[in-house]
Amino acid sequence: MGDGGYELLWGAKTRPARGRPPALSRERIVAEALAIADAEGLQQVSMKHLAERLGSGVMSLYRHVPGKDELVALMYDATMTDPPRLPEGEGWRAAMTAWALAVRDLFHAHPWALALATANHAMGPGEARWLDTALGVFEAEGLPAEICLAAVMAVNGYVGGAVRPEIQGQDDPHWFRFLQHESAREDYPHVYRLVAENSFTVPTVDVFGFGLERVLDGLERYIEDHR
Amino acid sequence: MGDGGYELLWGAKTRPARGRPPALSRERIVAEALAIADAEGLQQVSMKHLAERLGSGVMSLYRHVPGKDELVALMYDATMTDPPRLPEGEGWRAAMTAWALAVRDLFHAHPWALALATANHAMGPGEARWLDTALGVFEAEGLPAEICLAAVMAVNGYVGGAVRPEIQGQDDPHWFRFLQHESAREDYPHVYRLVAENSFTVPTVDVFGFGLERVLDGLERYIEDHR
DNA sequence: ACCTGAACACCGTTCAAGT
DNA sequence: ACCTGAACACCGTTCAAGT
Repeated sequence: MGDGGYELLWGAKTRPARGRPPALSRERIVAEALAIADAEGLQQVSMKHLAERLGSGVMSLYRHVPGKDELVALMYDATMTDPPRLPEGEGWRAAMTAWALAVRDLFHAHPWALALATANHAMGPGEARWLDTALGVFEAEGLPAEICLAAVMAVNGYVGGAVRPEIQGQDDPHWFRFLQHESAREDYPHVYRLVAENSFTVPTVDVFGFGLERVLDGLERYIEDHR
Repeated sequence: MGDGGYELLWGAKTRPARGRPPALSRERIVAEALAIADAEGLQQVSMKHLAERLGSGVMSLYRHVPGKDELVALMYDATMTDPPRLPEGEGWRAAMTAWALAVRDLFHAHPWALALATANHAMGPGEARWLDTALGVFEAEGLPAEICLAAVMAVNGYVGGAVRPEIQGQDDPHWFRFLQHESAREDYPHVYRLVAENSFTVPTVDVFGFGLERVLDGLERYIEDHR
């Protein structure tokens, strides 16, 4: 996909409903692929497996989608079809908190999408709407556009990075297993202390929330200073 | 890899140098794979291609590495063999700024590693040392261990997320191409304004730095309040 | 015992044969 | 013209044949 799937993401969606609707459609293919990824992981989304689920031949898929890469791009954008609902009239901070949590929910619902978020891709209509929503929050504060973008990037960047350990922590007991090594105590003294205090295995702090509050605090200070 | 490559990452590294050193070694395999990934992308790292580069048979690789997944885990950790050098005696903020920029440099040098950072994996010795370095910065401020972890996660999370558009922006002119659409102005008014002001195509703000300063501001406020 | 080629079970996709 | 099976060029890995 030379254009990063751009044409496909933004092209005409549906043809006029004339005659019998075809058994296969791009919407149905993407929806089924998304269901497979959610349930079995992205790696299980093969053209063959997908075709079986849809009760069609493998090659029939290529009638509606140019290739695997473009399908994945469509899947990714499809996770963001519903724009987040933000509280209105409660200020930018409440709105951005809701936005950040919505992004987090998104990655929890579709863990496979997190790796894609870091991959090269054209922006689809879904992602564009999510971005636009967040930009609007800061623009309402009267900030210049480029500062709005930087602010959104700060929040979005934080969320994307902070969600990772949450997702993988669930089924990965090996994360800190290296501390059982003899040399661990001297090689990684600070990590060792962290675990020794048992504060990692039984976290008493909402790590995600703590970081988010710091990011928002930092933005708040900037906004107040530049009002 | 049932243990996420843990045993391999932390197992004995080298056997005693007796007799002629074998032509192939895990270190050499990982180093060559890393070179391929840096130059041609992670997708070009196939066992066959890698074997050709090393002048060996494909199956010979499996003498030193259990499989592809474990190889990738070793490659990822190999990007972090050199722990970052942080300024000492200039306070936590200077140190964490250096740490954050070092992480950013890492992903710029190995763009393929960014997607892996979001994937499930066991922590290797390299990543552990980087984490330990950052934890030490906050521990020196006398913060409880769990707060230190949350603070590092905030910075690391931000960097990981904010680096993404930097990396992909270079060779992706399609990112905002959707704005050429007729309906874009009303569908995405805030994004439209952003581009209309030309502030995106010719950014006058260091987006990465701006966000980082906000995150550090937020942490600074917390640290001062809890001193 | 050590090493490694041939064979296997996949993968996405091309292409031409079918209707 | 539309659809799709067989064939192709890959992929990682098993297994047994080689030394």
